Amino acid sequence: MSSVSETKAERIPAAQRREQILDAAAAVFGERGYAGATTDQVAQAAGISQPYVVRMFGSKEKLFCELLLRARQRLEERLSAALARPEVKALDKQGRKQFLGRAYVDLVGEADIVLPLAQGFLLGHDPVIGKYAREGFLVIYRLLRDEGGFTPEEVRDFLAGGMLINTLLTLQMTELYGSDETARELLGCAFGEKIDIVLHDAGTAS
Amino acid sequence: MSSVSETKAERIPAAQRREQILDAAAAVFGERGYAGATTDQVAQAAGISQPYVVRMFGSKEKLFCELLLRARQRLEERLSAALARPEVKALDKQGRKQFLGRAYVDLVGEADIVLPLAQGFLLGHDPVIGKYAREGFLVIYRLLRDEGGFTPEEVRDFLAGGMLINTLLTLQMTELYGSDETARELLGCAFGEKIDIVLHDAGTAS
DNA sequence: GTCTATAAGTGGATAGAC
DNA sequence: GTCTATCCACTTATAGAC
Repeated sequence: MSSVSETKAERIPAAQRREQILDAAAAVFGERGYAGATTDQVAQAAGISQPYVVRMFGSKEKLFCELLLRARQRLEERLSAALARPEVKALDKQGRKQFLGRAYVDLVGEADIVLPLAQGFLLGHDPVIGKYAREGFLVIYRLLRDEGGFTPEEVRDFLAGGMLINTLLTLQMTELYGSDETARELLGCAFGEKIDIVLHDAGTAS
Repeated sequence: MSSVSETKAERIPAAQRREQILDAAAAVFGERGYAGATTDQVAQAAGISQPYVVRMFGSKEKLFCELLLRARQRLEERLSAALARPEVKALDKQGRKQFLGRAYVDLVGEADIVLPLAQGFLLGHDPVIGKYAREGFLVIYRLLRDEGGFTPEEVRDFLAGGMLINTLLTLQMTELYGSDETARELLGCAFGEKIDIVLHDAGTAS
């Protein structure tokens, strides 16, 4: 394990550092949103200096776009891979839908893909990021419809469930799981048996 | 009608001014989010000076909380009133659900209630606003469950649909209705016959 | 590849006049 | 009830050293 107290970051290849920053950025932007997060917070989370973050990506906006792109790609891969699996292909529609739903919840637990996406969806007003986010959303819609063989209404319902999950996460409703009965009921029926995944903030290991 | 070019706002009662500011804030925060919006933008939208906005509400944060509270109350009233109507009570569950869905879309068209709420749901990390937003969400959940007589799963599905609508709005997906076939399909099946409501930004009349 | 120093700009909030 | 002036903190981005 790396020491926590080092004041200068070790010298590592740019490509690797890039990934580290993207991971850190996913966590920070995912929690605080684009406007609410600072490049300095990202830098601290990544263990480097703020100017280096900016230098690596050119600007805060470009960093966020990279993040959105990466998150979208991972989501695409995941859904695509799930739909391509033989056991899944063998299921009926209803079964495939449920399987996809669980795959989405899995994604939530593994890395900070979902949160940055959710934050991006709020930025429709931004000329650059908004365009990006809309396109990404539509890519996922088409993937589900075409590769999944679902009707528009079915895709809509699936997306709707995803948006509820996103909302509960960004709201940090999980904080109330232990103390509020209503929250527990809602979370339970939104996340199903996979509820445990979201119940503890998993510290991101490097 | 009031002249647009006046450089000083006319002297009006504080209570009335308050409402104006809240209306303006709903539009600005709804579009740009809490962190992304400035008190100066709110002030300009309301036709007054930036310090006056701050003075009236104490701080940006308090203004936003007021906004959230007001939005929540209006949503509550609306849903509650809809559920209390005799024609609605006479409907079966499925019918009530559909009616509520349309009532929600109506709300989108009438005033800026939905957008600020949606933006608030992204602020779970904020100690003050997050608490507020979570509570509001749960209030609506309970209202639907108890006054509507729905099961948790039914309420979940209703809320999910609402979150999809929120997302499409904050994404400004409606911008693509005219130019992108996929977007048209998605919007069509998310908003149903009420799609017209969201297709033109209605300028807020005073 | 990474940092320190810092410029330049923005935004929330306060003070006090009218 | 409303404004002008202004302070101060914060944030992004640049320059240049190591």
